[in-house]
Amino acid sequence: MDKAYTPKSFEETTYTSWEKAGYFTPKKENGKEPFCVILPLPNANGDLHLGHAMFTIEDIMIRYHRMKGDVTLWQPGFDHAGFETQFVFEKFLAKQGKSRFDYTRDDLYKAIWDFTQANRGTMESQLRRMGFSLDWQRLRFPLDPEVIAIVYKTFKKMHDEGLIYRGERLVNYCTKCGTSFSDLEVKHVEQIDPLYYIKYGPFVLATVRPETKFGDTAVAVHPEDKRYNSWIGKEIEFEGLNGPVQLQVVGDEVVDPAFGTGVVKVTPAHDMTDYEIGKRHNLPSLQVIGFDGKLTAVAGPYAGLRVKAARAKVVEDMKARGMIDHVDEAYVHTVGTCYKCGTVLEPLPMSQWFVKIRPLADRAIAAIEKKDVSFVPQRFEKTAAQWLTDFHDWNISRQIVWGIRIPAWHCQSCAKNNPEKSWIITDGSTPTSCPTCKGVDLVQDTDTFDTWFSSSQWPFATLQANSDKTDFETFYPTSVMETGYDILPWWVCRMLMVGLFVTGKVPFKKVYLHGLVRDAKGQKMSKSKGNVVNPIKMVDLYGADALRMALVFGAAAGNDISLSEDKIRGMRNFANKLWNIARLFLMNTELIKELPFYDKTMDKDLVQSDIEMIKKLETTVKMTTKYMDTYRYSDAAQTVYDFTWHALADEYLEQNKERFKQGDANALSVYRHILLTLLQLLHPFMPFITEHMWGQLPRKQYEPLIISSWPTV
RNA sequence: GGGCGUAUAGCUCAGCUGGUAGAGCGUUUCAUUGACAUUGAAAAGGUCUCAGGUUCGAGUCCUGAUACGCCCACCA
Repeated sequence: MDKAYTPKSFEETTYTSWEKAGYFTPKKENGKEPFCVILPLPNANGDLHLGHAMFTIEDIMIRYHRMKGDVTLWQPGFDHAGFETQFVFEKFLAKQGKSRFDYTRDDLYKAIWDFTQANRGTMESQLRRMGFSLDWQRLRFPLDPEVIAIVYKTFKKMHDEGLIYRGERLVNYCTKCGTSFSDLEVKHVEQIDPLYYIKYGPFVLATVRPETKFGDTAVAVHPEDKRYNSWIGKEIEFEGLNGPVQLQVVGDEVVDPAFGTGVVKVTPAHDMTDYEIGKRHNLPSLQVIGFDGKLTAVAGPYAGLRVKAARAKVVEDMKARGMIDHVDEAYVHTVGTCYKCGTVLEPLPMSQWFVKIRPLADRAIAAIEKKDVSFVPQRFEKTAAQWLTDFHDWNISRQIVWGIRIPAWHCQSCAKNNPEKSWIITDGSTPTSCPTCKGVDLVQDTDTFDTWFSSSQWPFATLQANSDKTDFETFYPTSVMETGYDILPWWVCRMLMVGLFVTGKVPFKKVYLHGLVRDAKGQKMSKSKGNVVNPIKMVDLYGADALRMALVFGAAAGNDISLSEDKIRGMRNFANKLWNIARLFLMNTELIKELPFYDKTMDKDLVQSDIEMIKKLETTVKMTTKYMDTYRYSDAAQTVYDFTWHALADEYLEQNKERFKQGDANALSVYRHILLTLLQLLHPFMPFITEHMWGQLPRKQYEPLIISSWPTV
């Protein structure tokens, strides 16, 4: 062995040798336990960050189970990440002075495809550098034809069972990005705006959005509010900016008599609450704001102005005419913004495809209650159930090109006569004629699915799409879903719902959630703070094993992890310690060639300190195994770390140096036995150094460490 | 307005089903040529946020308080 521990000199070659030998591919044998983890799919384009580096926990599970002899699969995949990727691509286009509008639909799709293909290698090689033992032969992508077919089948099944509906509803729409979002994608931010108290005939009412007044179709008060309830059912009349206005007064429970003046203008087309009021009272809806973010013809002379400019102009004109009672300049409230570009989202009426959530969510809640799926740490059971209780219907239409196009066709002739039946849903095949009217003028929906609609099917979709057709049967439900707690609602809950719906079974039996990786001071890492740690740079400096160990050491499930370069360096020092433990052993070049292998029968010839060491090793094996089986990887790592450095190196080796020097075969046998066992215990955590050292030591098991059997007592 | 979490050594954090406090990093002193200065030996350093309660016994369970953090939410 080299004098110095230089991870760079063997990490990549070690990985290649594993991969070439096919050790990442499960060897299916009857009677053996399956163990399967689905990789939380990273975006196909983009660099590896510490969140991805946390997949280390999955690799630990996988390597442990592989060594235990289970039929083990870690299923890789990348996400096309529809909106995210299109957003990145548009920025890339903007740099060249172009925009998506310079392309036809097909050309844009192809351009993004090429863009993604050009970048995807980065992530793949970086995951390899971390040592992740993913079965690359099974790599999947949501836009693979096999996966698309499955996604279509799911959509059709949902539709056939009445869980899909198309509805004109208010959606969260970003006028800059040009697409709608699901509720989860809305980022609420607090902001300060003026609250205008406007005169509406006999009333004064408060609003932050005077520019939407042209879309008012009623005024609402609380039914019990004595100040106003005699007006309910009557009409008010007053002079508006664009002439006389007549509005009916409705009574609705949602109106808070204590807020503002207790009177609300109702604008069903531009406010979620108003939309609901409108539905309850059959109010018409007038769209004042268009999808381009400008006022529509409904606003009369204000048409064509952007929202912000329109608000200023409307306020100015109202002031001039004495229509404003007063203004509260510092009103604090929250608005929904686009999580990507920060633009204030407009609730706009739009026809979209929705998934009815209640039946799906209720089933998922039942699965949690029945313990068909359980969580580590357990408290997330409650969180998940809470989320599943709160979900609204899921808008799965996106007005973007980069994604799976929705398999729905609109019959143009039915649209005129029979709007109810004008949509044709298929399993992906193009319909030739309308089943209702036999018409042939069919136009496919231009929208694509929300990315999460396909990712929610990932566990069964990957396994079913794989070329080994027994994968689904062998591995589903998968063993563990390991991911960050931040995507519990986005991904974990949705996989549960959709997995249960399609397969009748939970997609995974266990959910292990890790925390966010933070900096040395426990602060969130961000580019602006300049405290972002680049994992690949750390791998270059200290080796992948050190980074992996640093991420696991002292990290409890579900809690945030604080990572510093000091900590990584500390773990590199541990690797170096391990390295030197082997070097000390190997100094006895001649003797160890003929050295007998330790077994229990040797105990009678051993001295007390040898016996004690063997006992300590056995305890370590037991403890580590117990911790591995109970998902306590930090405890497992600390147990082996402590034994290696303090019990073995500091005590046993220091005290027995003389015996080794004198060629005490018993002592050396014990030494080797302990060392080899340690390499096995440490392998899931530090795969590279352990495999490399294993290869340098004379041993009984000749197969590589990665497929050696986990030690038992 | 709801939900969840955290308060343990200078710093960052472990401590599972209750039994006389642990790790990594940092600090101090000393040592060191069969491995390793990416080292070893020793040491300093904690009334486990506070107040009650359960218990023979609580950092660990219960109640309350205080502080901080995160997530969610259609009060215009």
